[in-house]
Amino acid sequence: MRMSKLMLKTLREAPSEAELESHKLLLRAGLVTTFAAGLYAFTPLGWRVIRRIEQIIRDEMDATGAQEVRLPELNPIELWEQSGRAETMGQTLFRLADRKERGFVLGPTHEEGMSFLASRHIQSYRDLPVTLYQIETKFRDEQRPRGGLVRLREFTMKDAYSFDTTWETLDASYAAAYDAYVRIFARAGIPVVPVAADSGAIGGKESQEFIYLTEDGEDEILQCPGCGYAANAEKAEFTPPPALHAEPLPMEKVATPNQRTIADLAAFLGIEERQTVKAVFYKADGQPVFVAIRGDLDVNEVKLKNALKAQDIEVMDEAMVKRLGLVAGSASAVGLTGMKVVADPTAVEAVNLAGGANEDGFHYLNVNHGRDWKADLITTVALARGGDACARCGTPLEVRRGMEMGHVFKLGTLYSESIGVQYLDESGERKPCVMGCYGIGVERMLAACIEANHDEQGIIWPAAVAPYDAHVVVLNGDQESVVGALAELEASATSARLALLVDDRPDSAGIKFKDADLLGMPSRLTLSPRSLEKGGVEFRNRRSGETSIVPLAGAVSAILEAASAG
RNA sequence: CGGGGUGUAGCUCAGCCUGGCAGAGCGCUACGUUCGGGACGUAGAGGCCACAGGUUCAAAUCCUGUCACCCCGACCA
Repeated sequence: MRMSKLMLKTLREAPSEAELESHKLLLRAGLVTTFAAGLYAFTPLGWRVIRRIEQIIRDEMDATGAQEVRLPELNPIELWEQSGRAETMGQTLFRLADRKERGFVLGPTHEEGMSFLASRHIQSYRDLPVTLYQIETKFRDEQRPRGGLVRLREFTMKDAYSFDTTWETLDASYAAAYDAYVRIFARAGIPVVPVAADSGAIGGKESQEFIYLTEDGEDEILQCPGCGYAANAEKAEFTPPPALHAEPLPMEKVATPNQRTIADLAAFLGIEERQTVKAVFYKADGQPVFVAIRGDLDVNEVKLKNALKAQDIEVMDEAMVKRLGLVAGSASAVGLTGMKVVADPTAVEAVNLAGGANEDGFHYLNVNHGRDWKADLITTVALARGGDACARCGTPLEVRRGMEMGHVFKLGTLYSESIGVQYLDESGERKPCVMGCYGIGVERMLAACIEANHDEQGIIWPAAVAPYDAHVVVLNGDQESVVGALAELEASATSARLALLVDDRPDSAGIKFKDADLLGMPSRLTLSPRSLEKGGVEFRNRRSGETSIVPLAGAVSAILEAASAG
């Protein structure tokens, strides 16, 4: 490709809308054009990178035996009503109607669609297992798109779905997808760590996310430096600090003027925070829920939501608190009626805790579960934080942030039951398929790839995703010796199936070198009368900066060598 | 949806406080000189100062409202 013909405009300065390094470089290198928040166009150069990333994904999925298909992006809303997600996905779903007022959704993901497709083709256990995938646009009305390509409203997802007869064979399908993911991210030059995850709104059991660790990520990860355990904060298990042991004492009411927070209360009473019990009020699917947890801990809302089997959970609004007569700052489950009480085991096991007296300015001392109050549900809802002890080995957990690149999980029969993906087993019995689900965000991979591969000058593409294999800077391109050498170089590249980006513009050398650094092809070849005098082209490795003169005939092998080195 | 910030040329920004001709650098066009790390000269083109309303003799500037974009949070594969 000749740069004189390429529709590309690089920018010396990044537009002020960009904050993330990848976003700045995407705009400066002219790979994308902003349409609106979370909506981007790809330019010819940017689109080549997307296609290369997709091809890596396709290669590795195909290698596992997965089969590529194509679903409509416009889904009849009935499918979503069948699964219940027309309701539970809420406003994230883009909805529309046709001229006859039939309802549709723009697919935000395709469990329903893929299940429907499978249901039309799977009849017998002999048809299983099978894994289907597609690389297709998803639409989500996100509350806040962000970070350039990190969170989009319209984006490309590779979504794969496995259909098995049993949970045991699902393990193999899941493992195959997992292994493919490890290879995909490695090939694309994105370092990832697999972490245990919550399976979220889609439902399901075992689940892992592939996270690119970066301070700019939106996910919080807890990692154990001792045993390697890593989990999303919403899923992370830990061992809370032990409670103090004591013999139960009689409950006693004390005045605690203006002591509303746990920290205030503990300081006022001269005790540790773990000797108090904290009350938090939630609204779960509209119903009030009272959560009791030891004062030194916080509530993990995802764990709470799962424990309650709720679709939606939020902190109780003030109006509801007032209506129910709850005394914020002095609340406890002692004498509480009229709502469900959920207790973390820490609040149940500890004795002689200080807790609210349900009267402004008063607390009880020596509150004990079983004697003074009783939980309707005792379940772990404590949030893991940095420094908490790893549940497996006791080492303090470390907090990291990261970007979710991919997600694999064991779905089970949720969708095969609601959409009706069934097979006849050996004994002629009709059963739902056991499903797995595996997603990768393509644009987000591009963003992470740039985050992980750049310097102050610009992008440094891993060879496997670079839009062109090499960038040829032509200087004094009107001189005959250069014209001839360029033709030779292009011919040898073509026969070796290498794609060259040739800067044949009449600009100054400085501009061309700056653009070559910004655009980040792994190899740069400078072709000029001077280089020819020295015996060929000047070869420069973008990543290492190493420079050498190679003869024209050796240019292709130099490019290949640099590519194989990564 | 809550909190914070920003909207002036294609990009980065000044001007706004204290109302009075619409500005700079980069980029773009033409010509000339340069020609291995964002060169130089000359001449140009390019603006509904986000939008709407108000105050005023006069509004980019003051007031009110709306919208868009960015960041944090909530939420979300």
